[in-house]
Amino acid sequence: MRSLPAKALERLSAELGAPLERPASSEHGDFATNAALQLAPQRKRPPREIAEELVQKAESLELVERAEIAGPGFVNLWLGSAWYLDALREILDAGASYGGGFADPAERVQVEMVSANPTGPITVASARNGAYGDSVARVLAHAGHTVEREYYYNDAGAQMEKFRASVEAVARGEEPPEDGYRGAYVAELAATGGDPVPRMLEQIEASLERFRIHFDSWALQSELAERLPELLPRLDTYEKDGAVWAKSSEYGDDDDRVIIRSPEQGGTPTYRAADIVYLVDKLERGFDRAIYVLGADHHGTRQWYAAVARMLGYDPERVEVLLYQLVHLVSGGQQTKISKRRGDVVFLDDFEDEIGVDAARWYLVNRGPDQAIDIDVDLAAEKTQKNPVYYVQYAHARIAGILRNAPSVPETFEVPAELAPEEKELIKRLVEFPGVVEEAVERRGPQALPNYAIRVADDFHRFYHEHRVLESEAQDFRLALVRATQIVIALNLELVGVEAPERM
RNA sequence: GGCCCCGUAGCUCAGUGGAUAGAGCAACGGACUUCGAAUCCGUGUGCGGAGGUUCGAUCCCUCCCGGGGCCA
Repeated sequence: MRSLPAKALERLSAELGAPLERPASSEHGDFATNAALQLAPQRKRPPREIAEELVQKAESLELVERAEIAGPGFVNLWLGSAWYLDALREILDAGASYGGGFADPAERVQVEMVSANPTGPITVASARNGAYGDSVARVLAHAGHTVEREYYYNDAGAQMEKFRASVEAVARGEEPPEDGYRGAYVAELAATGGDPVPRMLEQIEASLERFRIHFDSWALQSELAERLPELLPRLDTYEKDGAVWAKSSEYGDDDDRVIIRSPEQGGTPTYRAADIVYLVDKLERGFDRAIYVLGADHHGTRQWYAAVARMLGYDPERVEVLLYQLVHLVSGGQQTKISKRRGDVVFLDDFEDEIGVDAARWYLVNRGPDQAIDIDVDLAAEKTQKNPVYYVQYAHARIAGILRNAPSVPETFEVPAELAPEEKELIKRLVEFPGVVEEAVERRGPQALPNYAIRVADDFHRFYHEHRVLESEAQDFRLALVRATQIVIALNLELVGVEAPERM
């Protein structure tokens, strides 16, 4: 059962002594509980008997209008106006902090994301990483955690050498190496001369800022790798064939891993060596929790990081690896393999030019991380008109319009004795928000937020269509309701990284 | 061969133990002298298959079929 921890509901639930959920159909009450069904086996009593007791308890409560048993032992509740008033006041009082601040204990959390090597502009594939990771970060922050975002990259490895060589070759008027990088951006970098890497990084940062992802810090693999020698004694290692191996299989990984290559291979540390140093660095910097956001092709590294944490005596719970499935590009019904080296990728900037930042971010977090995404390049622009993000934004803009025309949102207001169905539905919807946020935090999956936002907009539009706000008898109450709706929509959009416009 | 993810409406997807499984898109038909029609209302014989656990399974477990991915 989905928890619904809005305080107005929590109080009611506590008074009743049973968890409440919102039934699928309003015929089953404003809220319902299946507690009797769940308690029946352990109490060895018929569920309807327990349900009968709950009904009597419920009917003795002030906020409950009536209660009844249904089906095998559900208890359905109908609430009076006073409860709706409480709920509305709670949202207005909380304002921008509504549905948040529940983290206990509040932690210092690092979310490391994107982390693409600067061999080219940010692609749509990395954009999913960013959209997902940043939304998780936003949700964690709303919950009350202190969150920092970090970008990790390698400026020294073989790929980087190939990238530099490609730019240099083009600068000399030659073809890039066989397996080098090509594409318009390589030519542009070649034209200006100098080390292309810092300029590539600047461009990446600009793309991501435009995508509304701000990085607090940037970590360099080459700098971290230098600190390996001081850490080596703490590791459980052995030598084989001249290479140094981490005995990671003893700590939960599938295999042991080479961390320093054999002399014949150059005797250099592998990227896994840098992984180790980086992990220690994160935890020693004071983060209670280090979250890695990685594409599903890295699923093997989940066990690796946990093994490293154990080997070094850290609680592996402090290290989380969030995986998301990859983005496929479809063009003319054909799936294309993307390759940055071939230069046939879709860059984030181009994607944004086509469909806009709002639609792009919405689209990329809308689907759960476990779902592979197909992006039809040809239809990307057309998707703009069809994207529900505009439906939700329109509701927000419409509310802003009403509030512009209103004298002011009243400090105090009375609730009508009899609420209209649309008013009740809307308030009940708004009360769900804290539960949606909490679930997003627990699952490390913000995909429910866009879907919930559509429901809110839906309920609002229906309410709007049926009832006047201004110059109605219940104007004060309805202004409060509309303002509360705006708070929830704005918060919801912000957690996804989408703007809440005053006008459209 | 081992591991990870996914099979839900024509299409893209929500739904991680509850009652009659939902939305967007697409299609058709209605609603603007009124706070924004980028809106609202109506129209839908779908959970890949077989077992199991449970009062109750799209959801949990096992096996099979199909798609994607990683490692070897």
